[in-house]
Amino acid sequence: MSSKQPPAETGRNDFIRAMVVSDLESGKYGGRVATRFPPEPNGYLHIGHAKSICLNFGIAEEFGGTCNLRYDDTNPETEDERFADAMAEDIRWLGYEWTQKLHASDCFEQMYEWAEQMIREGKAYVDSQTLDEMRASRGTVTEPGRNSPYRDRAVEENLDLFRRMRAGEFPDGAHVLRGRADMAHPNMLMRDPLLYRIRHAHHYRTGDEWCIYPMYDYAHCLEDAIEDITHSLCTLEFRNNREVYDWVLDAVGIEHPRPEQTEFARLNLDYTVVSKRKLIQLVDGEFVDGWDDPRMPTIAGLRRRGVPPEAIRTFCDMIGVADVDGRVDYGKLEFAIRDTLNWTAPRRLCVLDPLRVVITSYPENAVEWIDAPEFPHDVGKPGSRRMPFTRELWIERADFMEEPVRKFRRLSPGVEVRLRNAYVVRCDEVVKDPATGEVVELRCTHDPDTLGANPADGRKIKGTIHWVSADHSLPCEVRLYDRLFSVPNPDDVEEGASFTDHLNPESRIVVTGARIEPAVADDPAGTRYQFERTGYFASDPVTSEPGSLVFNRIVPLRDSWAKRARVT
RNA sequence: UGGCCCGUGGUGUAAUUGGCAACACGCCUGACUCUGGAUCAGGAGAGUCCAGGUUCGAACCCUGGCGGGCCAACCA
Repeated sequence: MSSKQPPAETGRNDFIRAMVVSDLESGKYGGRVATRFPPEPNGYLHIGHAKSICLNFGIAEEFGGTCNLRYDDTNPETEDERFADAMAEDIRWLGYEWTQKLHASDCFEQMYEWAEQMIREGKAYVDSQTLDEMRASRGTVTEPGRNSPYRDRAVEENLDLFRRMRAGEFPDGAHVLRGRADMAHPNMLMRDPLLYRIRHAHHYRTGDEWCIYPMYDYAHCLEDAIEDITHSLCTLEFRNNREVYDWVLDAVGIEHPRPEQTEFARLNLDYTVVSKRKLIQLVDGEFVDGWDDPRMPTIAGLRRRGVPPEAIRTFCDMIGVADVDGRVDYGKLEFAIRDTLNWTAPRRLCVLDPLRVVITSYPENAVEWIDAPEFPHDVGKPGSRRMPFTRELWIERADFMEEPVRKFRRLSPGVEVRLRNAYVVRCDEVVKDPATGEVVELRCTHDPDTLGANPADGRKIKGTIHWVSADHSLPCEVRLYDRLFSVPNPDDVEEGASFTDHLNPESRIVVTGARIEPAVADDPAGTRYQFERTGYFASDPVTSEPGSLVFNRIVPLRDSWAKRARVT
């Protein structure tokens, strides 16, 4: 792809879209396509959710359908408005807009009425067993369960009890409402599924209006039905729930055509975790600096790191959708990021580990403002910034070797290199600290005819290095981020170990003495750049300020030199 | 051990539904280059988990194995 346009309409043809197409052709839903993204507002959205968002909103876009944002807020104990708001922000940032924003809690009354209807029709009953009794009578995967002693309560008694549950007459755990399905069903989830539990807890939206709350298996399908969803997409681990989904719909009398559940594989990404539980542990255990730590796989973390939303959507397109579990190369995300940034991020020069260079042939107080293009020729986008060239410069310490290794194309004694966007210089003298022997300064001469031109005598310059003016460059802090974990699958831990044992100790390296060219001073925080030869960076939206600049590394550049060095 | 689901290059997905296994990432060569980036050209890498069967023909259908995932929260 890259220079070409993304595959757009030719690309996406997964089994779900194929199903949508076939439903459209058969007229099953009268030409309607309605999806929804149904997060529980109990944490932050992550890259795995992004896959689901791209799928649901993407399908709606492609087929002229609708996609709702629906909060599955049926568990008051874990949910919070701040999570809900952050989720909405993340979805918008990804570039999607919902048709309607809805809440399961808006439907509590309707769900309650359906529950009473089920009771009246003998399809649900109030069970008064304790949690342990219920667990014991549910059986196991190989043995059938036993009917609850309360299973045959009279309708009137069930109704009375259920109403009193709602009225708050009972403490948590005293009773539950159960569907009368089949305690011997081979699918454990069908053994009289719990429909309602008592929970005297404050709900962030309904307050104390309710003290009974519907369970996922009861609420989710009904929410879908109320919203007139056509394709209810969820991840593979809900496969067994589908039977309950259909059972509940039947029980309350939802007629066809009605929402149908289809499962797809959740995203597993190398070198990170995407389970909410583990993400919470990382935050609470202060292994990271919060939900938006740039190392987190959360949308907020990726955003803070500087990853553009288009890159995440490109990534989701690349990985596709299937019903097979797997895990995706971290490199694929990096590719998607580089591929969008290469065409959008203006170039700057930044020296991470400065080594002083004095151009002895250049006048003492002269300043030359060089016009340097924002993008290289092959990107072909207009624009330029001005770079001050002076007698004293900083270059990258790693770009000099007193005794160069084979194929080293940078600076060494007697060798010429191109200073990016400026002159060709030659290293004449190496100044060392007499005490330590450390190289402290390079004394070079420049070829004054090589600004914007190759040497007139035709000699070839084999390397180009980056630099900044010693006087005009700005000090800055640069945070080099790497993968959060040092193993591809942190979920795979041996007995007694924790996934946090595999945290990469070098996932963040803070460089404090870096110097950057002045043409970033007035940019708003969050601006993305390519620091040439180094990587893609963005100023940190939280901590970077005009006087004290902070840059986050989004992703390094591909580096075939480093790769060669590693191999040989 | 019961039920449900899934096995295609290193990775992620395709294969017009029974017709020469394709695309992307990654990897390797080379060209080009004022980024060891980008771009361009080329290459290696699976015979589709295994064994049978049906068929002129099977990744696709059937049977049996093997391997993996999910399910016994008053979570979602």
